[in-house]
Amino acid sequence: MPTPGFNPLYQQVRDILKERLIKGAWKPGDLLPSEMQLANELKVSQGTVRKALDELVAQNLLVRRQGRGTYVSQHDLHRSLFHFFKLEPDDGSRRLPTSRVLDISVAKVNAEERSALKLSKADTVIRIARVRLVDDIPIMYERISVSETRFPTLAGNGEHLPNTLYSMYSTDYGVTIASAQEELRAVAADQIQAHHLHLAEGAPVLEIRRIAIALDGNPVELRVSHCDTANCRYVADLS
Amino acid sequence: MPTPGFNPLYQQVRDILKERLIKGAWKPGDLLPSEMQLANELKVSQGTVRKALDELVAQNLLVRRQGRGTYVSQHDLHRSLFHFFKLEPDDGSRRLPTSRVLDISVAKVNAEERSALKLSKADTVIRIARVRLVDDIPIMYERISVSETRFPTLAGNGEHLPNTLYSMYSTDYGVTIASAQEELRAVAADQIQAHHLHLAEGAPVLEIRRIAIALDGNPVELRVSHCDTANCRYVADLS
DNA sequence: GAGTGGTCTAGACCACAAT
DNA sequence: TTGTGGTCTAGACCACTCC
Repeated sequence: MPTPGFNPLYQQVRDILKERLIKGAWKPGDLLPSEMQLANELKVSQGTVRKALDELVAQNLLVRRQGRGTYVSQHDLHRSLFHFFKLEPDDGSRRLPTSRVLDISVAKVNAEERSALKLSKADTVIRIARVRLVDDIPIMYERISVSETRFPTLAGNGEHLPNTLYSMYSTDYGVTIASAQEELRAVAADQIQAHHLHLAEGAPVLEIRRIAIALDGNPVELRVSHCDTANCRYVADLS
Repeated sequence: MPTPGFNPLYQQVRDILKERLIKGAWKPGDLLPSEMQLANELKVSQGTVRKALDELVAQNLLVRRQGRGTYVSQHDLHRSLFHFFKLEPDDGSRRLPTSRVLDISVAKVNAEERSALKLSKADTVIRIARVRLVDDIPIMYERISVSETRFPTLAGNGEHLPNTLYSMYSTDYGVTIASAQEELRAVAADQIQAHHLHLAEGAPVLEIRRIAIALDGNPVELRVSHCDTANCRYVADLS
């Protein structure tokens, strides 16, 4: 007995719940109402709510814990490490590198930032440059750009930025990074990259150009990394 | 009213069906029995079969067509192009490159092949070297190794190999490639790579080291590619 | 019209966590 | 003991394909 609507009920339920997540009705770590409560509220059966939740769990937006309830995902360290950080030392250890911030500045968008972050000509961005190190050895030089409008006070943090920026986006600005697209190339290190990576100018480095997408589907961060892959590699699983 | 077993019923059903796929009881393109038929045969409800099929569909092993039935996936060109070929021209066009075979040989395994393909010291491998081109411009130099035992007559095909090897593995040898793991690095082109890619020796090239995994979980192909990323890029979606 | 997958429901029971 | 998610079932109806 579907009420109104054209799409399958469980998809409508999925979209309603996702909307609430985007609006911040529930925050990371929060406990959702039980399946029966949601079913009663939305006038559908528990099985339909379950199927909607299934999809959100598959998208890593929710986590189920048997006997306890369904929670909003916390994307903290584990996710930063295993989901968004694909560079892995050759010895196979999966450590998150430390980072040293080199510079934070505010500027008008350039063409690349404009198109990547879908900004307008007049917008300003915050740019962060940092080096990331494993065992005190520099392995990547990163340049990060975000909209100043979306992250207003970020530049004011001085150089006291957390190692995992995505956690901060979530806790301080309510912006959850849900996915990302990366483009990789092999390029010759320029003078700056070479300097920070302790390499010769022109040495081959792995360039990673990442656009991070928020829950609502909007791009919120452009990150261009140059990596020394002498002792580490980028891993991708195709399945 | 579960019959025997400890795992959830639908997982047992999923494993049984997967076993049959691995054994080749159904070949790519075949129509599976209907959900009701499978349910009756396995003494479970239709909903349980459905949940098992759901997982196999999610793994891209099966395809459902409403009103027609459930089919074994055909991994042909579409999959080769969109699933296993992550190199994309800068203009965004998604064309599968052509290939020119340079050499096929048979040899004792080397250390890398042994560990990647889980072979023993005495095994032999077939090695293929080829160049792949887009618009007649060479973009990657590939070296491919497979066990001669698993692909006995492959070397005899002379240089008449299809562009998409995975289709051939499936149709000629019953080996379905289900997933792959890739490791990427930026390296300096050696003399051979530079020659085939029309680059200067030492130019930065993207090295992709891929191990392809068959349906049964065994590694069956090692492929090391060196790519000129001047006009194309490796794309990865993190989600 | 017959057969297939797709959706939705309702109810039973199990496994687990908290109290 | 209570409440949660996890599994399993049975039956109804819909949407699509084919004959």
